[in-house]
Amino acid sequence: MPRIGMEPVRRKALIDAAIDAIHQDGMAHVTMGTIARRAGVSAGLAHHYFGGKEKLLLATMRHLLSELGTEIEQRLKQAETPRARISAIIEGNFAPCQFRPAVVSAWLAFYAAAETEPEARRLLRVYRRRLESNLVHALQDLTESRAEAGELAETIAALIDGLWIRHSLAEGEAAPGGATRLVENVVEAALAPRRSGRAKG
Amino acid sequence: MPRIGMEPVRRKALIDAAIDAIHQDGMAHVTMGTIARRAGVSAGLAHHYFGGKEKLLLATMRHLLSELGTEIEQRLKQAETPRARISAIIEGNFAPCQFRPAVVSAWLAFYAAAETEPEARRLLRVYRRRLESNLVHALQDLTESRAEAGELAETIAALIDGLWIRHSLAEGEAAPGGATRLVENVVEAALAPRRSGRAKG
DNA sequence: TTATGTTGATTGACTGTTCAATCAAAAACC
DNA sequence: GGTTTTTGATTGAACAGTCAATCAACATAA
Repeated sequence: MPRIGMEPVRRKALIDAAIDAIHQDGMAHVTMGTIARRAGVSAGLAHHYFGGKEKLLLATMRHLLSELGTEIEQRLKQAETPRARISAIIEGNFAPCQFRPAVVSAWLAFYAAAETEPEARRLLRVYRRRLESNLVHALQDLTESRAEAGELAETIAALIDGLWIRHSLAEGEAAPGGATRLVENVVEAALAPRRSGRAKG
Repeated sequence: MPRIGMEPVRRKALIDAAIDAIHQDGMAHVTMGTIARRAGVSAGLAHHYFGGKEKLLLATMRHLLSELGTEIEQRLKQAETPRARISAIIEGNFAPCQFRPAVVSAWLAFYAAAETEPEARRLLRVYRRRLESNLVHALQDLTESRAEAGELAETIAALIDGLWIRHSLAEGEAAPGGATRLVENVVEAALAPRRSGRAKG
């Protein structure tokens, strides 16, 4: 069984398993054993590759952050106007692969964990700062003052976070499209006074 | 020392201790022992009054929900117009006693726990449904369609949740007033097309 | 042989929970 | 008023279970 070059394969399998395990058992009850079994390996191997439970969980978090970052960057590359950049960021945050129940659960768990785990807190802050920086930059050409851009950016960021949370509690399947539209509406309304008043899609 | 009539005193002390313990150690690491010690009693007593760890945590959650409900209802009673009712709900959600760091931590932890604990999930849904019902009802006189009222209510609710989360990660002390203003701005902008355009405070 | 991949057993610490015993106030009785 | 009984409050120790982490050992490929 032991073929060589297994390390990246196992790492990915363990991270994916961690996401699912957090979703199913909750961060408080998740164990190395269940994660490892779900990945089809022994608990010892998980320690071998990640060096401990906390490290594995942080690696999982980094994986999620990196995936989300990629999702946003891809859309940003294709956006040509500041307004399109805003939409790219919004849409990227609600990308279907990020909106999966297990992923949403994991995000929520990491937000909660960040309250007490310094490294998790740091990671989340870095991500948040970059998101806001992107938003403010794009908004600078669309608003009149830097303060206004900052406030709108904060509003958009909070709205995105809030819609994520609500999605996690939703009974039925709420489509990502619905969330996107709500945020776009807020952006349009906030920008309306300064524009010729184009109708929304 | 054993005076009688201690039960309500101990219950409250244990619930308060639970909130602080969750804030300091995180839901994943909190134990009956630390909660009890913080409340100045033995772990056995916590079991005696609450019947177990999960029950104590659920009681803590109910306490938080009830406190928030009171905060909102008080403000709703003094509101005379639909528009004022909206503001009452927003302000109630950001009431200072709810915006304390330990309370925000606990809320976040319960949101995460609700992902796997059915009773916590149920409680959160009840609370959320009532919040939205309040919002939709007040918005009915301010919007043109029931659908629009529903969407705006969802937006406001999500924004409130999101600002809470961001507050929990905030480095500096973000004032509740700032959060209130951001939500009010969104409400005003959404309602603007239908109004004579009164300036915001 | 050497390096990598992998497991299973083991351990030491910690946790939720139970329970018998203790102690003090209150109530009932004389 | 004093004595006895009852009841609520409270603890400390003990139990049973779980988990993260370690480690020695084994298998395979180069």
